[in-house]
Amino acid sequence: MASKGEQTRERILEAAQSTTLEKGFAGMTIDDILEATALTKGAFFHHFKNKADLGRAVLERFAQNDLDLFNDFSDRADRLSDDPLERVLIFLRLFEEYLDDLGTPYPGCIFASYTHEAKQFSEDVQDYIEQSLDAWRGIYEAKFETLIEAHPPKIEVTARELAEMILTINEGGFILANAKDDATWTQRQSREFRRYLTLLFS
Amino acid sequence: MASKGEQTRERILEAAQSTTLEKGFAGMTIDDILEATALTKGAFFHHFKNKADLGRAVLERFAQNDLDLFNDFSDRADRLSDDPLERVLIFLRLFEEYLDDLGTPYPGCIFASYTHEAKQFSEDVQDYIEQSLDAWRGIYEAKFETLIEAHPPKIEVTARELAEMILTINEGGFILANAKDDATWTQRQSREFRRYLTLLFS
DNA sequence: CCGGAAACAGACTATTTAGTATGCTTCACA
DNA sequence: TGTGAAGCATACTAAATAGTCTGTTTCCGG
Repeated sequence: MASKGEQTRERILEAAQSTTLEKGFAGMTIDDILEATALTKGAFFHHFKNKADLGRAVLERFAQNDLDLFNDFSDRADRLSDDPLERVLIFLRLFEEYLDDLGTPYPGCIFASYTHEAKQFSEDVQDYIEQSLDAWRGIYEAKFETLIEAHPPKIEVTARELAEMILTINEGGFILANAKDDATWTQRQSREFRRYLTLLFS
Repeated sequence: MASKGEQTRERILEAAQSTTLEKGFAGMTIDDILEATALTKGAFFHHFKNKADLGRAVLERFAQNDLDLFNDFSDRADRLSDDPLERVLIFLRLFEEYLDDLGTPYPGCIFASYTHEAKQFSEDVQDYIEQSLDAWRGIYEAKFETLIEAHPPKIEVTARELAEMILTINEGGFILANAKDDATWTQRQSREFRRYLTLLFS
């Protein structure tokens, strides 16, 4: 079981993440977090050196959680089918299913949020985001590589291009879902991408 | 010719927009703008009631400029071809061409930026963003409607779905372009979307 | 059960930042 | 050419906000 301190730290991180997604990092004050967690200054600065330290921790936590999630989807998809095309399609559907179950408040992507105020962060934070996005892309790319080998696509297309495309669609989807207050937006776009794949590979 | 005051106001708006895209709205201070424009408090508050007023003005200016740009691309595309498919493809290429010529600092979308700190803004600002996005989508959607009527797609797809898809790809493209510091990202994704259309309608 | 460290509370400080008050300068035009 | 308004400068105020300091409570191993 996590110690008391680790639990509070986690509560702070959770509050910080959701507040960041609503107000941006610069727009989030430490008092916002204290209010959300019913803690005090002393508690906060016991766990984090300063606000930048918190920002970094939120980022790393988000990256790790998301990577775990995607690896899980990937494993499950690979267990559910042997066909490379089906594996990709199931992987995408698992992600859509996950989004369906989330409900409000609709989530967002910390990478995108931080990128929209990139000048607030140090170089290494931006590098970390780049690397995380590369890792994300890598998972997709590997799937598309085996897919392209197994099923020749109708027109010439690389695994990397497809990986970047679904990444783009997901990031864009989160924005539009929030902007239009329409929780189904991202899923719909993911489905549209599946159509494209079906057209390409069948 | 624009009066002196109008020129200053425009300079402030321009500085505010680019600063917002780099640091977010909350992360941008009025002093940032004064430094960028070599103006003073007195000048700023002569033109804008407060910071929220500035935010609103930046938004409206961005929306108007972008709408003008898109309508221009649309008109030019319609003059360059009679075929509905070609018109859409040319329209997309004109946008890609425009992005190519922009150079650094790579631009972004104020709609997306504001959405990432939506809680900072009043209800009507969010409504305005929604409406602007709808207007954007409308331009695309109209093109896809005539396209679908003229060329039956390989699989069933609505004009609205395609319009939402390119919107998503563009928004996502801007984020990834900035996150990965790769100015070609958005164009590459737009090209990928053109492939999809070609596959669908030819 | 005790001693020290981890965990937390709350008052306080320094700085940043939006916004104001007042006055000076430039410009259109009667 | 004078006059009022638009345009702008600068010193100032009040509030917000990150971070500190000191002290108290809780926990946990010896």
